[in-house]
Amino acid sequence: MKKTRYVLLGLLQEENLSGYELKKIIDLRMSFFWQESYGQIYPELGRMAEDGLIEISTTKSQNTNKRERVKYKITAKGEGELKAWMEQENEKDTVRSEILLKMYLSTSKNTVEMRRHLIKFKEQSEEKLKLFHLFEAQLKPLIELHNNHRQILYVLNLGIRQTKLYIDWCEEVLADIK
Amino acid sequence: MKKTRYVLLGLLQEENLSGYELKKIIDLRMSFFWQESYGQIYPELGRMAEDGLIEISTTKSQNTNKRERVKYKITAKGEGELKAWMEQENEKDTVRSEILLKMYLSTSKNTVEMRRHLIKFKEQSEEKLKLFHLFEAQLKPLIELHNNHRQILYVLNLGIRQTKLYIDWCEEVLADIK
DNA sequence: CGAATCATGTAAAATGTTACATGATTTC
DNA sequence: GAAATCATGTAACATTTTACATGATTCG
Repeated sequence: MKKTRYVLLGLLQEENLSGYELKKIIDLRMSFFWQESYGQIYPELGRMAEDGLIEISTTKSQNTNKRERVKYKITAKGEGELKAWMEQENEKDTVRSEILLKMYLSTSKNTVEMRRHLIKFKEQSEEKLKLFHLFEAQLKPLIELHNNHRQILYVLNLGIRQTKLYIDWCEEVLADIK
Repeated sequence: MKKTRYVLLGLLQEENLSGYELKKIIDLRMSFFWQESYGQIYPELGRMAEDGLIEISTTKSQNTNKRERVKYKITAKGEGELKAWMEQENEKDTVRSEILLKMYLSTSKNTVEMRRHLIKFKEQSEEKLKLFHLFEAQLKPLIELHNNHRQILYVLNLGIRQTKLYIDWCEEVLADIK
């Protein structure tokens, strides 16, 4: 079952957001465990509005010269839908990792390419780790102010540990296949 | 880009296999980083045979009373295609983890459901860990005999450590949100 | 014999990505 | 004023899952 609407509802719980802002948040903060594309987000927002789960929040900006962006606001019905999903059983995870696939299918003949892939993967993981630490530093001071920051920090904490594991693993494998 | 054919070619490198056997291996041993369904595998095998990447290996079984299964065998052309893919850059990983999505989007109002999800996820991870250890024990003694077992063990090692990380994380979060 | 599992395959539906179009606003 | 980015959206394409059909073989 498609989950796009729950992702959007979940993010709209805390804050009124536009389609573009929703996409940004998903890309920047959730991409290590979830992805959505514009082709999913915009049409789904339309359907959700039709179904009465969200409505357009008229941005009453003081400076009327600013362009009026379409921000969406969750409705009581939307909150109910989100709650119902939270209670449902989870489906199996979907993962597709090309580096692990290549490693699994490689033989001693592919050592040179695999070393290159591992080095790149390690570098990407190091970049990601930096971003996670930054994000963590932003959220930690606010943990008592928002009633979802604790949960986000749990997930972020897993992301950090997982990314560190990947870095360590890359180093070990690189040392081993030298 | 679709990777189905490389998965199949990679597995056929080591051994002649039928579509059914390929699916089994992917499900049992690779599912923590890759998935394929029958709807992908069978038509793809047909196209690969057309393209000359694989061919049907006539099973010369001694006992002719046994049903003749269609096993595929990789060709030189198939090996070339596989090698070319091994050298290519990797695309970004795709991950969709519903437990992490729910955790990220949950608030203090969802504590009861999240505890339930965490307990279940932890149990599933423990089961998976057992299977990984079993598979590892099967492969380790054969590491020198097959020139791909070393690589499979690297991936399996990551799977084991990652699964342990998930279990630890579940315990910590469960203790924290008590 | 009946149930389970082996085994192959396809069609339809669902899901997801990509590329493009369009135009506003900001920044240098 | 040019380039970058903000912002919204869609159509076409690509991928993936699901459900079903069909029949063989194995095991108790």
